[in-house]
Amino acid sequence: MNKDQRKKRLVEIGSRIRKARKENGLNLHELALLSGISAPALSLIETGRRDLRITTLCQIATALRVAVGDLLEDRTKELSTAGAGKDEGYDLGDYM
Amino acid sequence: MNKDQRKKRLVEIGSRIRKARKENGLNLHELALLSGISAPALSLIETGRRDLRITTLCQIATALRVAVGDLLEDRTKELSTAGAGKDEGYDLGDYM
DNA sequence: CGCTAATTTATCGATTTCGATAAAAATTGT
DNA sequence: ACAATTTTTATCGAAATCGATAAATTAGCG
Repeated sequence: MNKDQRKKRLVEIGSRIRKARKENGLNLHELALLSGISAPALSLIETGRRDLRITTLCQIATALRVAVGDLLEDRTKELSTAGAGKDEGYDLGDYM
Repeated sequence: MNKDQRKKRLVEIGSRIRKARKENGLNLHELALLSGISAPALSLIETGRRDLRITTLCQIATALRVAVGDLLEDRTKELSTAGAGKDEGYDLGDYM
């Protein structure tokens, strides 16, 4: 989980939020009222330039009437992907 | 999405993290090394007293090899619950 | 009970989120 | 082209996250 991957995640989450908002026919101002998150903050979030807190994400999800998980990751496929190689054990090597 | 509900969510998320950590036989120090989140911060998170950022949650999920969504909500049941009453329209009444 | 590991709590400082507000830029419709 | 709406950007201040560190508390075990 490096910096680039995190940024990418934020961008993805942001576009999912924007998509859901559009589908509900809301503008930023309206979503701001419904969620309690200001429009400028929402703008930063939707464009993936803010690392929002999870309760903020929950507020947005609630306002948009979607599950939080739906904003976090693509759920068109499977249920619980988990990571690859669940059975390989941890390597704390360099730290011990 | 009021304050109490948010707090409750943080507690739930925290216990899911702790559960996953225990299942992997890791202590806070080890998870700290793997995730890059300090042990004191992890302690606050697991006890639901810190409103962590989503990238932090992602780091933890990656380190624990679980999907982020698995830490956010109960996924033993269905795929994408969304909210109840997806068809009722929004009431911006008092704001307009 | 003692000993050790694990967790919690407390400070501190740097960085970041977030609301509020206003202004600028982009989008949309007429 | 013009006006209105929507989105973006910037600035400010308050509050919160987070790492680092150290101390205190708790757990577990012989």
